[in-house]
Amino acid sequence: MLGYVTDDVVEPAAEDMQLPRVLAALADPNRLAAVRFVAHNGESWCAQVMEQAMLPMTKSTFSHHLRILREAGVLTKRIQGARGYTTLRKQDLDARFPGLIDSIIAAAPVLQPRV
Amino acid sequence: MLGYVTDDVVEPAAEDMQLPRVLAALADPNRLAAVRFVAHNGESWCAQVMEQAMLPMTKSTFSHHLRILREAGVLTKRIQGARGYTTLRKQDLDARFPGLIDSIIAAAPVLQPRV
DNA sequence: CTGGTTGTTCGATAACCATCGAAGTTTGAC
DNA sequence: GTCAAACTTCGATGGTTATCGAACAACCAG
Repeated sequence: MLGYVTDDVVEPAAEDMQLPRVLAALADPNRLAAVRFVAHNGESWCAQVMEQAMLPMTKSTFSHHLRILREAGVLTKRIQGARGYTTLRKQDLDARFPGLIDSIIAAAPVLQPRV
Repeated sequence: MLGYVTDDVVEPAAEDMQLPRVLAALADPNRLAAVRFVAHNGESWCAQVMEQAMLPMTKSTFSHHLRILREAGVLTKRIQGARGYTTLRKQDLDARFPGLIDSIIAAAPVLQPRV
Protein backbone atom coordinates (compact mmCIF):
# COMPACT_ATOMS: atom_id res chain seq x y z
CA MET A 1 0.00 0.00 0.00
CA LEU A 2 1.25 3.43 -0.89
CA GLY A 3 1.28 6.49 1.30
CA TYR A 4 1.19 7.30 4.96
CA VAL A 5 -2.22 6.41 6.26
CA THR A 6 -2.19 9.57 8.31
CA ASP A 7 -1.31 11.89 5.42
CA ASP A 8 -4.69 13.39 4.64
CA VAL A 9 -3.62 16.56 2.85
CA VAL A 10 -6.06 17.74 0.19
CA GLU A 11 -4.43 19.07 -2.97
CA PRO A 12 -6.97 21.24 -4.79
CA ALA A 13 -7.88 20.78 -8.44
CA ALA A 14 -6.52 23.50 -10.73
CA GLU A 15 -9.87 25.26 -10.92
CA ASP A 16 -10.20 25.31 -7.13
CA MET A 17 -6.89 27.01 -6.45
CA GLN A 18 -7.27 30.31 -4.60
CA LEU A 19 -4.93 33.13 -5.50
CA PRO A 20 -4.52 34.55 -1.97
CA ARG A 21 -3.69 31.10 -0.69
CA VAL A 22 -1.13 30.51 -3.42
CA LEU A 23 0.46 33.89 -2.76
CA ALA A 24 0.51 33.26 0.98
CA ALA A 25 2.17 29.91 0.41
CA LEU A 26 4.85 31.53 -1.74
CA ALA A 27 5.31 34.54 0.55
CA ASP A 28 7.51 32.65 3.02
CA PRO A 29 11.20 32.88 2.02
CA ASN A 30 11.92 29.26 2.93
CA ARG A 31 8.92 27.95 1.03
CA LEU A 32 9.85 30.13 -1.93
CA ALA A 33 13.36 28.66 -1.90
CA ALA A 34 11.93 25.15 -1.80
CA VAL A 35 9.60 25.84 -4.70
CA ARG A 36 12.39 27.40 -6.67
CA PHE A 37 14.58 24.37 -6.04
CA VAL A 38 11.92 21.98 -7.24
CA ALA A 39 11.17 24.20 -10.24
CA HIS A 40 14.80 24.01 -11.30
CA ASN A 41 15.68 20.47 -10.28
CA GLY A 42 12.44 18.68 -11.04
CA GLU A 43 10.96 15.97 -8.86
CA SER A 44 12.94 15.72 -5.65
CA TRP A 45 12.52 13.95 -2.35
CA CYS A 46 12.21 15.88 0.87
CA ALA A 47 15.67 15.48 2.33
CA GLN A 48 17.10 16.46 -1.04
CA VAL A 49 15.22 19.75 -1.05
CA MET A 50 16.03 20.53 2.56
CA GLU A 51 19.72 19.80 2.24
CA GLN A 52 20.46 21.13 -1.23
CA ALA A 53 18.32 24.22 -0.80
CA MET A 54 19.95 24.56 2.62
CA LEU A 55 16.76 25.34 4.45
CA PRO A 56 17.55 26.16 8.08
CA MET A 57 14.85 24.15 9.83
CA THR A 58 14.03 20.74 11.20
CA LYS A 59 12.29 17.99 9.26
CA SER A 60 9.05 18.52 11.10
CA THR A 61 8.97 22.18 10.19
CA PHE A 62 9.77 21.39 6.58
CA SER A 63 6.96 18.87 6.54
CA HIS A 64 4.65 21.63 7.74
CA HIS A 65 5.74 23.95 4.93
CA LEU A 66 5.33 21.24 2.35
CA ARG A 67 1.80 20.70 3.54
CA ILE A 68 0.96 24.37 3.10
CA LEU A 69 2.37 24.35 -0.42
CA ARG A 70 0.41 21.24 -1.29
CA GLU A 71 -2.83 22.55 0.20
CA ALA A 72 -2.43 25.73 -1.84
CA GLY A 73 -1.92 23.64 -4.99
CA VAL A 74 1.67 24.69 -5.66
CA LEU A 75 3.29 21.29 -5.13
CA THR A 76 2.19 17.70 -5.36
CA LYS A 77 3.57 14.63 -3.68
CA ARG A 78 4.13 11.13 -4.94
CA ILE A 79 5.07 8.36 -2.55
CA GLN A 80 7.55 5.72 -3.55
CA GLY A 81 8.79 3.41 -0.88
CA ALA A 82 9.83 5.29 2.20
CA ARG A 83 10.39 8.47 0.27
CA GLY A 84 8.05 11.24 -0.74
CA TYR A 85 8.79 12.85 -4.08
CA THR A 86 7.67 16.43 -4.62
CA THR A 87 6.92 18.19 -7.92
CA LEU A 88 5.81 21.65 -8.98
CA ARG A 89 2.29 21.60 -10.43
CA LYS A 90 3.39 23.80 -13.29
CA GLN A 91 0.74 22.81 -15.79
CA ASP A 92 -2.11 23.33 -13.35
CA LEU A 93 -0.67 26.60 -12.11
CA ASP A 94 -0.26 27.88 -15.65
CA ALA A 95 -3.82 26.92 -16.47
CA ARG A 96 -5.28 28.62 -13.41
CA PHE A 97 -2.95 31.63 -13.10
CA PRO A 98 -1.27 32.21 -16.47
CA GLY A 99 2.24 33.60 -16.17
CA LEU A 100 2.20 33.76 -12.39
CA ILE A 101 4.55 30.98 -11.44
CA ASP A 102 7.00 31.80 -14.23
CA SER A 103 7.33 35.40 -13.10
CA ILE A 104 7.80 34.31 -9.50
CA ILE A 105 10.43 31.71 -10.32
CA ALA A 106 12.23 34.15 -12.58
CA ALA A 107 12.20 36.86 -9.92
CA ALA A 108 13.29 34.69 -7.02
CA PRO A 109 16.82 35.45 -5.90
CA VAL A 110 19.63 33.02 -6.61
CA LEU A 111 20.14 30.57 -3.77
CA GLN A 112 22.86 31.62 -1.36
CA PRO A 113 24.57 28.81 0.56
CA ARG A 114 23.85 29.26 4.25
CA VAL A 115 26.71 28.54 6.60
CA MET B 1 2.57 72.01 3.92
CA LEU B 2 2.00 68.64 2.31
CA GLY B 3 1.74 65.34 4.07
CA TYR B 4 0.93 64.16 7.54
CA VAL B 5 3.88 64.88 9.73
CA THR B 6 3.40 61.54 11.39
CA ASP B 7 3.24 59.52 8.19
CA ASP B 8 6.75 58.07 8.07
CA VAL B 9 6.19 55.09 5.79
CA VAL B 10 9.20 54.15 3.67
CA GLU B 11 8.36 53.13 0.13
CA PRO B 12 11.27 51.10 -1.26
CA ALA B 13 12.98 51.89 -4.54
CA ALA B 14 12.23 49.41 -7.31
CA GLU B 15 15.56 47.63 -6.89
CA ASP B 16 15.02 47.23 -3.16
CA MET B 17 11.66 45.51 -3.42
CA GLN B 18 11.65 42.05 -1.84
CA LEU B 19 9.61 39.33 -3.51
CA PRO B 20 8.42 37.61 -0.32
CA ARG B 21 7.29 40.93 1.06
CA VAL B 22 5.40 41.80 -2.11
CA LEU B 23 3.75 38.39 -2.16
CA ALA B 24 2.84 38.67 1.51
CA ALA B 25 1.31 42.08 0.89
CA LEU B 26 -0.79 40.68 -1.96
CA ALA B 27 -1.73 37.49 -0.12
CA ASP B 28 -4.46 39.15 1.92
CA PRO B 29 -7.82 39.02 0.11
CA ASN B 30 -8.77 42.55 1.15
CA ARG B 31 -5.45 44.02 0.12
CA LEU B 32 -5.64 42.14 -3.16
CA ALA B 33 -9.08 43.63 -3.80
CA ALA B 34 -7.77 47.10 -3.05
CA VAL B 35 -4.81 46.67 -5.39
CA ARG B 36 -7.05 45.34 -8.07
CA PHE B 37 -9.39 48.31 -7.70
CA VAL B 38 -6.53 50.78 -8.03
CA ALA B 39 -5.10 48.84 -10.97
CA HIS B 40 -8.39 49.15 -12.80
CA ASN B 41 -9.51 52.59 -11.72
CA GLY B 42 -6.20 54.43 -11.55
CA GLU B 43 -5.30 56.90 -8.86
CA SER B 44 -7.96 56.87 -6.17
CA TRP B 45 -8.33 58.33 -2.71
CA CYS B 46 -8.75 56.11 0.29
CA ALA B 47 -12.45 56.41 0.99
CA GLN B 48 -13.09 55.75 -2.69
CA VAL B 49 -11.21 52.46 -2.57
CA MET B 50 -12.81 51.33 0.67
CA GLU B 51 -16.34 52.15 -0.42
CA GLN B 52 -16.26 51.13 -4.04
CA ALA B 53 -14.23 48.01 -3.45
CA MET B 54 -16.59 47.34 -0.52
CA LEU B 55 -13.88 46.37 1.90
CA PRO B 56 -15.46 45.21 5.17
CA MET B 57 -13.27 47.04 7.65
CA THR B 58 -12.84 50.30 9.50
CA LYS B 59 -10.75 53.21 8.28
CA SER B 60 -7.98 52.49 10.73
CA THR B 61 -7.66 48.91 9.51
CA PHE B 62 -7.64 50.03 5.91
CA SER B 63 -4.93 52.54 6.73
CA HIS B 64 -2.91 49.66 8.17
CA HIS B 65 -3.31 47.62 4.99
CA LEU B 66 -2.35 50.56 2.82
CA ARG B 67 0.81 50.96 4.84
CA ILE B 68 1.79 47.33 4.27
CA LEU B 69 1.22 47.68 0.54
CA ARG B 70 3.29 50.87 0.43
CA GLU B 71 6.12 49.38 2.49
CA ALA B 72 6.24 46.40 0.15
CA GLY B 73 6.44 48.75 -2.83
CA VAL B 74 3.11 47.84 -4.40
CA LEU B 75 1.37 51.18 -3.95
CA THR B 76 2.45 54.76 -3.58
CA LYS B 77 0.68 57.71 -2.01
CA ARG B 78 0.38 61.31 -3.05
CA ILE B 79 -1.12 63.89 -0.74
CA GLN B 80 -3.33 66.62 -2.05
CA GLY B 81 -5.19 68.72 0.43
CA ALA B 82 -6.92 66.59 2.99
CA ARG B 83 -6.94 63.55 0.73
CA GLY B 84 -4.36 60.88 0.07
CA TYR B 85 -4.32 59.56 -3.46
CA THR B 86 -3.06 56.05 -4.02
CA THR B 87 -1.56 54.58 -7.20
CA LEU B 88 -0.21 51.20 -8.28
CA ARG B 89 3.55 51.35 -8.88
CA LYS B 90 3.17 49.44 -12.11
CA GLN B 91 6.32 50.63 -13.83
CA ASP B 92 8.55 49.85 -10.84
CA LEU B 93 6.89 46.49 -10.28
CA ASP B 94 7.30 45.56 -13.93
CA ALA B 95 10.96 46.55 -13.83
CA ARG B 96 11.70 44.57 -10.69
CA PHE B 97 9.39 41.56 -11.20
CA PRO B 98 8.53 41.31 -14.90
CA GLY B 99 5.08 39.93 -15.53
CA LEU B 100 4.25 39.43 -11.88
CA ILE B 101 1.70 42.13 -11.24
CA ASP B 102 -0.03 41.59 -14.57
CA SER B 103 -0.56 37.91 -13.90
CA ILE B 104 -1.86 38.68 -10.41
CA ILE B 105 -4.25 41.38 -11.56
CA ALA B 106 -5.48 39.17 -14.39
CA ALA B 107 -6.01 36.23 -12.06
CA ALA B 108 -7.77 38.12 -9.29
CA PRO B 109 -11.47 37.28 -9.09
CA VAL B 110 -14.05 39.81 -10.16
CA LEU B 111 -15.22 41.99 -7.29
CA GLN B 112 -18.37 40.73 -5.65
CA PRO B 113 -20.49 43.31 -3.86
CA ARG B 114 -20.61 42.47 -0.18
CA VAL B 115 -23.95 42.97 1.52
C1' DC C 1 -12.17 80.49 14.44
C1' DT C 2 -15.39 76.50 14.36
C1' DG C 3 -16.83 72.42 12.48
C1' DG C 4 -16.66 68.67 9.43
C1' DT C 5 -13.87 65.72 6.29
C1' DT C 6 -9.88 62.69 5.77
C1' DG C 7 -6.85 59.80 7.20
C1' DT C 8 -3.12 58.25 10.84
C1' DT C 9 -1.49 56.51 15.26
C1' DC C 10 -2.00 54.09 19.59
C1' DG C 11 -3.25 50.46 22.67
C1' DA C 12 -5.49 46.19 23.17
C1' DT C 13 -7.15 41.73 21.74
C1' DA C 14 -7.79 37.52 19.43
C1' DA C 15 -6.32 34.63 15.74
C1' DC C 16 -2.84 32.79 13.13
C1' DC C 17 1.81 30.95 12.00
C1' DA C 18 6.72 29.20 12.15
C1' DT C 19 9.36 26.58 14.92
C1' DC C 20 10.97 22.84 17.77
C1' DG C 21 11.37 18.17 20.09
C1' DA C 22 9.28 13.90 21.00
C1' DA C 23 6.72 10.16 19.59
C1' DG C 24 4.67 7.47 15.94
C1' DT C 25 4.21 5.05 11.12
C1' DT C 26 5.75 3.12 6.96
C1' DT C 27 9.33 1.15 4.29
C1' DG C 28 13.68 -1.12 3.10
C1' DA C 29 17.91 -3.69 4.44
C1' DC C 30 20.09 -7.17 6.98
C1' DG D 1 12.37 -10.18 13.20
C1' DT D 2 15.23 -6.08 14.10
C1' DC D 3 16.98 -1.69 13.03
C1' DA D 4 17.73 2.34 10.61
C1' DA D 5 15.83 5.74 7.27
C1' DA D 6 12.25 9.01 5.93
C1' DC D 7 8.64 11.59 7.00
C1' DT D 8 4.34 12.90 9.65
C1' DT D 9 1.71 14.19 13.61
C1' DC D 10 1.13 16.28 18.20
C1' DG D 11 1.58 19.68 21.73
C1' DA D 12 3.78 23.72 23.19
C1' DT D 13 5.75 28.26 22.56
C1' DG D 14 6.89 32.64 20.96
C1' DG D 15 6.24 36.02 17.33
C1' DT D 16 3.46 38.19 13.92
C1' DT D 17 -0.91 40.00 12.14
C1' DA D 18 -5.79 41.70 11.43
C1' DT D 19 -9.02 44.06 13.71
C1' DC D 20 -11.31 47.57 16.41
C1' DG D 21 -12.33 52.06 18.95
C1' DA D 22 -10.58 56.26 20.63
C1' DA D 23 -7.73 60.04 20.18
C1' DC D 24 -5.14 62.92 17.17
C1' DA D 25 -3.47 65.96 13.10
C1' DA D 26 -4.01 68.27 8.74
C1' DC D 27 -6.89 70.46 5.74
C1' DC D 28 -11.13 72.92 3.81
C1' DA D 29 -15.48 75.63 4.05
C1' DG D 30 -18.34 78.76 6.40
